[in-house]
Amino acid sequence: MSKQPKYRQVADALRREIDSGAYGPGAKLPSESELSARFDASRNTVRSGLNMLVSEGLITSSQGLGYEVRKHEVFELNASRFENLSFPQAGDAYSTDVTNAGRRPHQTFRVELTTASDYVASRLRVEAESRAVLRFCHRFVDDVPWSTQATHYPDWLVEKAPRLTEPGDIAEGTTRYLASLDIEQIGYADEIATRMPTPDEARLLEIGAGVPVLLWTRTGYSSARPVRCTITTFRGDLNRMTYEIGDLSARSENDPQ
Amino acid sequence: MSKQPKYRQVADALRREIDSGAYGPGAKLPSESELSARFDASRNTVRSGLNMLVSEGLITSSQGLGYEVRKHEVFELNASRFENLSFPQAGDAYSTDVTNAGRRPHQTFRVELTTASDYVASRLRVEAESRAVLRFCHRFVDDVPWSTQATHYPDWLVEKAPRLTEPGDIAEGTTRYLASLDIEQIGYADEIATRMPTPDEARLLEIGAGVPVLLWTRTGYSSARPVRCTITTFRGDLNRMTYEIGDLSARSENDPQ
DNA sequence: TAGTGGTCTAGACCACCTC
DNA sequence: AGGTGGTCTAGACCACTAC
Repeated sequence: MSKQPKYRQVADALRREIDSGAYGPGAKLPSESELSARFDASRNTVRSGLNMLVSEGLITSSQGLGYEVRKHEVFELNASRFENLSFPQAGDAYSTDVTNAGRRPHQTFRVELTTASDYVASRLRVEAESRAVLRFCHRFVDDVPWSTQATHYPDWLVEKAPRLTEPGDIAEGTTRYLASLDIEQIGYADEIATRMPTPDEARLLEIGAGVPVLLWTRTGYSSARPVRCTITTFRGDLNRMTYEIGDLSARSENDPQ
Repeated sequence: MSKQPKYRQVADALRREIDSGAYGPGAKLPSESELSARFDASRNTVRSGLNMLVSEGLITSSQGLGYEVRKHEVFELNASRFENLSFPQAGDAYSTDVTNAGRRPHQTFRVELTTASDYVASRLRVEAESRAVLRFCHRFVDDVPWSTQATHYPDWLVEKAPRLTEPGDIAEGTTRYLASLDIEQIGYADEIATRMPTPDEARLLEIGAGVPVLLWTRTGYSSARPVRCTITTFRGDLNRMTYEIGDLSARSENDPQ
């Protein structure tokens, strides 16, 4: 057991006290100067320790107010059922889910004509830099930024489905609109990754330090080829995803979830 | 556009240079004293800026060496096929996947008799604190810590399948062993979340600052009830998960993935 | 106005790596 | 030995929030 630096001792002590419940969710921590006296350390050293906990996502700080233990509450997205045509959902699948959870959804919407990045192009199986329509959605729950969703449609599809370039929302949902044109999505390839947010993402999602993002890429396939690529960026502290595989009839009887 | 603090200017400038490719993956950054001169800032201020980039997972630092741009390489786990009995895999599904990727897998293994946490108990649908067998696996790829996997089996199952308490590996795989006893897993409920690692996780996975973990919980169901709950903790910078839903025959023709 | 955290400095000493 | 980052201090001033 080697001797820990003082700022780590501060972080470890406070982390223990938070884990043990001495400071519950939402509780206010002692001020920097109080901690400075308690640990016989300079204010800067105490700040280093507090900074560790901020980076771990355990506490937040705000100027003039102090440090607080972070509250957690998560929203669960069932990716197996989401956008699935055999589970009937009127209109936007996301709003339905949120409303069902007793929360108030809200979103801003934007349509752009762009070129496909390497990442998107390889998934849509089109050439990089080729033209694409981007439908971008910024989603809130009870006015808290929740996720951003960027769906890319290849050029060839837009010719068949001109309403994709309409600036407003498509009432029945884009998936249903495309299905009505005989472009049915019968398969999804999902990819899930995580990392720390870029400064842009941190701004859009109002993410504080110490909160990672959850990245979900869904490529929708028709019987012939990929028709869209949706990249959703979730706040990692507020969201969880679920998938169902195979026969789960044993679960539906009385499910504690 | 409000004036940014100096340490942010340092971070932003360096981030731009890294994004633009001026410092590629693995490249060494200028030393703190050089940056201090370049930005006309004290060493501590430069350190604050560099610290931001470390927390974002963009660079690493090591004593006596300097700062380096982080290299990324990811291993992809196909969760739809993983452990799926209809895709025949001899023995351990994980080792097979890694070996197929041309990498060298290695793992340490441990069996414990424990009690089920609230989280596990609610998924196995047993009482909290009831007895359970934990089979714990610490996985490496080319000697780099990659993930930990903790599988919990309920008490009632262990009575039917005594080999679950054997300290060593089960050659044919536990899923196949259970299937041979007519305890077949016909459904999986997967949950995926992300957060910053606890200090314990950071130690086991040798995670540096700025790298989140990807948490994957799989509960396996027989036709009657849940039989196991597996919690996998991945290093977020090295792993990605994928799922396949529905008909993806259009993808298999010539897949760029 | 008083107390909180946010920024910044200058300097000290230590631990680690390379030569 | 010399350069690198790691830790720590004491003190200054600013910006925000509460009362």
